[in-house]
Amino acid sequence: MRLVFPHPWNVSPEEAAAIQQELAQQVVRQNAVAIEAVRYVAGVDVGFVGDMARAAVVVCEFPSLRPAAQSLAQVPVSFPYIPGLLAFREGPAVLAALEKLDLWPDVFIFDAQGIAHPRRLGLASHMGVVLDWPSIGCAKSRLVGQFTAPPAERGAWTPLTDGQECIGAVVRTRAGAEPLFVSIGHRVNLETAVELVLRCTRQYRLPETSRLAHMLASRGTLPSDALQERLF
DNA sequence: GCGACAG
DNA sequence: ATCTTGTCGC
Repeated sequence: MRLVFPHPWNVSPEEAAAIQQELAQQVVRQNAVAIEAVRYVAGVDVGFVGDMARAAVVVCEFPSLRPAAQSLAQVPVSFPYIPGLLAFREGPAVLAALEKLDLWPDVFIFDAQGIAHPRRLGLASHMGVVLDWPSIGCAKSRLVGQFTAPPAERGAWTPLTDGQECIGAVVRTRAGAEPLFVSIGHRVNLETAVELVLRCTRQYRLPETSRLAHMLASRGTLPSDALQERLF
């Protein structure tokens, strides 16, 4: 794993925001992901155990969505939770988990925002830029932006805007359930991001990749029945 | 000053 | 994020 844009993580909130402003200029919103060519998609999530941040990555084959690899890493928490600065709290753990990953995916889906962020550099975009790898932001709630609720049917979506700029999509991944906030992470355009998130989602609100990564991050292990689909 | 605020 | 089972509602 090579960091294209390495930078210090042990910084003050002010320095963190300054770093985001610089890295935000490196985000590529143009698409570099042909869905037909995607073979592996990875879900990334972070959980907390006492004062340790535990990052989990689960790579699934696409479009079957069968788990193909996983990795876990635990690092001491060294930054508080501050809206807009999540990457400085979870980023180090994520990078540690990616360091151990032995099956690199074509694209990462994060449980966080991409460019739908005050400085257009949410955790998904931040990781995408430092790794210079395709990434998508897929959060369960809004950080910034305005929107009108999308129709109740699965697949429906409305734009998430900030002033005149479209910063993401509010996507209904499951009929009747609360929508997800999808945004460009890095090297994936919004249309492709929305399509990929929908194609990674089955009967639940969250993409299978995110669900598995969440289970792994919070419980430390994947339920055997989740892996039953003959995988690792 | 007041309210909002990914995980 | 985390503390936590059953329960109210569509």
